[in-house]
Amino acid sequence: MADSSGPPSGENLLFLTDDQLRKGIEAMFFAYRGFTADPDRILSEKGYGRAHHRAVHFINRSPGTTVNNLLSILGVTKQSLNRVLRSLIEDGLVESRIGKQDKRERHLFLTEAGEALERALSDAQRDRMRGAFRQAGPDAVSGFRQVLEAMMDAETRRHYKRLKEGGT
Amino acid sequence: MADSSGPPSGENLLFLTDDQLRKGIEAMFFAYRGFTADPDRILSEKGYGRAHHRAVHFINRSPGTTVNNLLSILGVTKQSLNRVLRSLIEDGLVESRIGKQDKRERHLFLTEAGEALERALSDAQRDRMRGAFRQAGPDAVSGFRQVLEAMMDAETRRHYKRLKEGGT
DNA sequence: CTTGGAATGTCAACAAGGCTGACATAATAT
DNA sequence: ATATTATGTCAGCCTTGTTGACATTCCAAG
Repeated sequence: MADSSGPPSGENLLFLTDDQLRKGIEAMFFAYRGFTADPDRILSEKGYGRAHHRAVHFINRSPGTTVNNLLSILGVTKQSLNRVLRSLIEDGLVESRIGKQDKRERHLFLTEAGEALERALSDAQRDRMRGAFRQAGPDAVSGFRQVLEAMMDAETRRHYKRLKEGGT
Repeated sequence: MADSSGPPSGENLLFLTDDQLRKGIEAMFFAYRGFTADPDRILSEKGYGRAHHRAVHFINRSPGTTVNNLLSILGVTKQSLNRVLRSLIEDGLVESRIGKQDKRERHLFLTEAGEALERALSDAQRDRMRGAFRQAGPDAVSGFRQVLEAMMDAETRRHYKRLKEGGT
């Protein structure tokens, strides 16, 4: 159970004690609350929720993405996603275009209003992230990303890395 | 909007570009899913949810804590928490003892069954965290924690630090 | 001793956002 | 021709959050 079973075998493995792990767990819990707090405020003003934020974020990230693709990134059922997409389309934030090659597919795009909402949400979230990054410094940020990446499911990590290539 | 407005003023501030921030945002989203995946599986087998996990975690962390204290840590309404606590008490996982000094207060403790569930949940979650920590290494873990701490709300960070002191 | 307020519990109602299952439609693939 | 895929939709259920109202118990101040 604990890591107190064996000797540290040469390396310093104190960062793997149950206590260190518990701190990491609590840090994740508390930090995620901060991470979502600012967008949540904006969203609730407009009658949306976190699910709308996610949809808008990934449509903005990959304009023209299909519903199926979005489903596999978000990891929810099509019924859940559809409820969210329907309201976004009705409110004129998202446009759904029938595919040219495969007419079964719908390609999703943000309208100008959708882009405005996305910008408001990501500005708020980036401000928080920027403050944390600046405070912690570049080396800490690198470690932060390394740990988070290692915490993902293998399949999720594929999505993350595919998206990551877009930048840099 | 972007950090491309001014020169990096001597330091290397490339880690604060919008693109780096976006990657951090997506890493948080994807990693949090992995972070909760293992406990979620155990919980759903037993008919519980994430809210039960949180309650059990923090009662284990601070045995004898009051309902009010738990409320301020979890950041939910008493009605939400009460629903969760009631089911845990009914199922014999949590014991609620009337306070000795102040008999209005209820002090919460895990029963043996409650401790067993807590152990199952935290073992699963620690395994994931340990794997990520080991893969990333001690310096990365330090950075991970620095960034997460800086991302919390000020009030939340107080709770986090108070809890943190318990260990070390 | 009375009264105000704090801590807690509980009831009702509601909403978001997950889920499953079933079914419909259109278009592509075999 | 038939099977499969992509999508949408309806109905219903669950968890977990919310608000508002009200009861109880008890400490503490007047």
